[in-house]
Amino acid sequence: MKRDSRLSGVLHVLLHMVEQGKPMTSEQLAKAMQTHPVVIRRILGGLRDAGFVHSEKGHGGGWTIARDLATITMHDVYKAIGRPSLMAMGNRTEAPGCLVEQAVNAALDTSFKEAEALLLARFGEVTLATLAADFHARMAARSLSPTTQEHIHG
Amino acid sequence: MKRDSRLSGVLHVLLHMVEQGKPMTSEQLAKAMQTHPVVIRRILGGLRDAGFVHSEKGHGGGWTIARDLATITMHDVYKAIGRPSLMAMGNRTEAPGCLVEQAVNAALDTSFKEAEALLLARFGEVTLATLAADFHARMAARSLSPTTQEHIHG
DNA sequence: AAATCACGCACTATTTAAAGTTACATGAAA
DNA sequence: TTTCATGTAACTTTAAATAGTGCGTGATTT
Repeated sequence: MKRDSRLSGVLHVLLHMVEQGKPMTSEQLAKAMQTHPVVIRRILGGLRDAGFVHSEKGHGGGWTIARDLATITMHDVYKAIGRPSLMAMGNRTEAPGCLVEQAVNAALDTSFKEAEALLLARFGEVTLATLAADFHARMAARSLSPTTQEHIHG
Repeated sequence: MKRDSRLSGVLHVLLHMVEQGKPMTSEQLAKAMQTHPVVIRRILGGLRDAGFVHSEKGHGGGWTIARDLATITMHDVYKAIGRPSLMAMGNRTEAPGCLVEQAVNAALDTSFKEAEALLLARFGEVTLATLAADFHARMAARSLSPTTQEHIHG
């Protein structure tokens, strides 16, 4: 399959929304992300259900952040998009009748579970506020005011 | 993409080779793994280059383990099959000009790298001997002698 | 020497899940 | 009532892994 970039994508979209300060349409976000508006709606749909963003139809509508950035962690976002699998590897067969495979699966699963736990713990330590702060630091390092629009793609 | 099961597969094949004690052909191994002989040759090719297994052509040929099981870790096997990517997720764009994306990528990469390091460290702690011992323990728990062929699939 | 066995490799097909796209319904604002 | 924007379902495309085909090469057996 393709490499899953939904988490990366949704975080990116959220930060662009934050920087904008006012509602952004799927089309605007899609342009910034160089993708399709429907992809944006799909990916933000989960966040809306989780209460992290709000969407409004019609004129002047679009997407806005619905909560304080400091209260949303990368782990929250990960859960909101449906907890996609983290590990690229899996077992050849689940529920194997073969004892050899059971032994192999057990060893691999133990390692994978530990790595996943660590990953999710790290995700839980980073909030959208953290990411926004990092972005602003990068802006400053580039000697541009955070109010300019130079961070928008294209 | 499909879920990568090469590591799981090759470990499985190796343990079956160990249990057999004499050379096994790609066809025999493929039958046990319910896959195609060419897949077996492909996956074992990397291990041969790394010196972990030996292959012989012609009558009585096939695959054998070339080293003491205790000297081969899951990490070694992982390296031998070409260090396939461990994380199912990636960044939407590598080398992003967008500072927002840079901030997001940096945060994700840090977490991914830590998780990968942990995973590889765990892989390095498990040898083929460990796995074989676990298999024999499972055999005993099932009250079968390890010399029977009941662990072979089908 | 000939037949057979088994790996080696290049090439093609299939599969799986994400990403992209199209089409249309719904609902809000001008 | 027209226009804008989301909501959703269905379909197409794409990336990466596995599966499969065909033929060449070398070793063993007879």
